[in-house]
Amino acid sequence: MINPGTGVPVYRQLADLIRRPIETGQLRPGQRLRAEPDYMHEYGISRTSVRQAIAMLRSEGLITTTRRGSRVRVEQDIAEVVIGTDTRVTTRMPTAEERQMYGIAEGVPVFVVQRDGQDEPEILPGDRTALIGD
Amino acid sequence: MINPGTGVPVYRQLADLIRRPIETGQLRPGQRLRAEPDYMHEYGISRTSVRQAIAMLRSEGLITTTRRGSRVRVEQDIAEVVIGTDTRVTTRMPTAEERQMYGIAEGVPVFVVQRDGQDEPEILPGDRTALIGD
DNA sequence: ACGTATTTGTACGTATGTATC
DNA sequence: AGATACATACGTACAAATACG
Repeated sequence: MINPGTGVPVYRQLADLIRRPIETGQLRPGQRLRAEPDYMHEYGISRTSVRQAIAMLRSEGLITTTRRGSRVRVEQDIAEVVIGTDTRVTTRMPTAEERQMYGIAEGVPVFVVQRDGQDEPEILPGDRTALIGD
Repeated sequence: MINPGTGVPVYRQLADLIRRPIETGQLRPGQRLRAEPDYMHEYGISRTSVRQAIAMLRSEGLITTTRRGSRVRVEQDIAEVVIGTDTRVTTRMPTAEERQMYGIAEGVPVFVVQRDGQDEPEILPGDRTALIGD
């Protein structure tokens, strides 16, 4: 299943193996991935490589990880926000503090909404927001 | 400078130490961070911790890393895109293929622009795009 | 043109801590 | 209490890209 000599790093091969059932819907949102030792033993690879693969998927926003394991990220309810001509929106990754403050998972960006005449931009979680023009 | 027993992980303490001169402007966009061994020796910590700190800053979009070292991410020219009522915009992290295709750095999200009546959404790099309402 | 030094990337191993069930 | 699972952190070794003399 995983071949060390192919030029493709082991951790990437594993990431692709985990990605497949998620993208085909065999592993649905909310469902758990296998535990790190499972992947280690099944493919005969080190924990480092397993964790690197999982970290990659996490920073892509595909999964979330807690002390109880990793799960496919669940879709959130989306609030639609109307954007007028007086408004400029950019996107970026949140700081760790913003993640904490707004309850944002790793791998989820934020909208930065700057309205004319307001000093402070509004920060909107990227997994719970959609923008619509005015 | 770095204290192992404080409850704050070593790699986070280092990330904060690197973040400071960037946020205060002492280390400007395009300028190089020190090499991994420099941080190891200066703070007496392992390469694992140094790399974890740098990976964290990279996935926040604060720095970029090549084989020649890490640098503070440089601002790109920003194209403004007008969003009408017929358009819905979300944001997410790009896949590895999209990063490749559009030349997007790690830690940089994309806008997903879905216009009414069009099947395929448009993908716009988050570091080169701003949205304006109509 | 070539080798050398520098720097990051990949991958292994081990140990201990901590949250959760 | 005990088992499970992830988090942190140390170490080592070799590979690969890049820059430089």
